[in-house]
Amino acid sequence: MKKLTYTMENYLEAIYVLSLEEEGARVSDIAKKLGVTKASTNSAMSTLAEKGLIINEKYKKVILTPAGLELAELTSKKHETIFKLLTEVLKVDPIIADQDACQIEHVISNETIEAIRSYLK
Amino acid sequence: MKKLTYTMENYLEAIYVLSLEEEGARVSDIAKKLGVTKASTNSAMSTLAEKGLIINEKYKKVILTPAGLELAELTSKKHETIFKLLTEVLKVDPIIADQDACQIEHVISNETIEAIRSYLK
DNA sequence: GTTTTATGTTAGAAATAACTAACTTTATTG
DNA sequence: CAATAAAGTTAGTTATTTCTAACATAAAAC
Repeated sequence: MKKLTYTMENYLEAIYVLSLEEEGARVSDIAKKLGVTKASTNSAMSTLAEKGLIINEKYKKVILTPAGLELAELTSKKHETIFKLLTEVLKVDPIIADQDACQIEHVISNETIEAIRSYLK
Repeated sequence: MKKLTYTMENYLEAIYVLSLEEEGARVSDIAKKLGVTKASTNSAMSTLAEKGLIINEKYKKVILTPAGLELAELTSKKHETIFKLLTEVLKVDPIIADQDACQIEHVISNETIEAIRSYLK
């Protein structure tokens, strides 16, 4: 599977986080979380559905497929790894660290993520 | 001045690095450094020139303006800081570290950059 | 149960950034 | 200095991502 764009990874992660509280995620909530319009979100949902990462039935909640869940979890774990490095090693303020992790997780290589994990052990 | 896009920040940084060796940077070298075509680079040069960050005379080398130099130096220093953390502390392969630094430098907060600098001392 | 509000969808437009291909100018070299 | 190679430019296309505005459907409130 071709690598997701930064944008699509963000949408997927938003769906994942929103789905932790209840089954599926609403277009409005995803849009609000990411600070974009519902129209943009809808367009993104089509893209993610085409890639088989979500199930997107009209007027229904967006649901992650197993493949989508797996990818979203990977991103989420990256986030945690980066967050730990920033807070525990570099002593960055947790609020700032969380914001930074949210950006860095989309651009960092697997090699570097693995290096951080080794270092943290 | 409106914040530069990641892409433009990258072009500016490439010009800066190439200008360290000789006066100005060539379109071909910028293109090669960033892995894009000369056409794409040319288009980007127009954008940077419009913003007053470079001087871009036809068929001549690209030169940073004082404003462009200042911005590029800021980005470059961030890059160096991140690169050091990745290679010296986390033992990431230098080639990977450089690629990652090139992405992270555009999204990382000043707070975290300062935290890394403190840590490296 | 109709009306109102919230939510979801679609179409069309704009901005960004990349590409290929054709062409022009400058530099190199024989 | 003419021929060739390298570098730079331009035009046109494609993909991504966003937006606004208009419209459709679902949920809520009265």
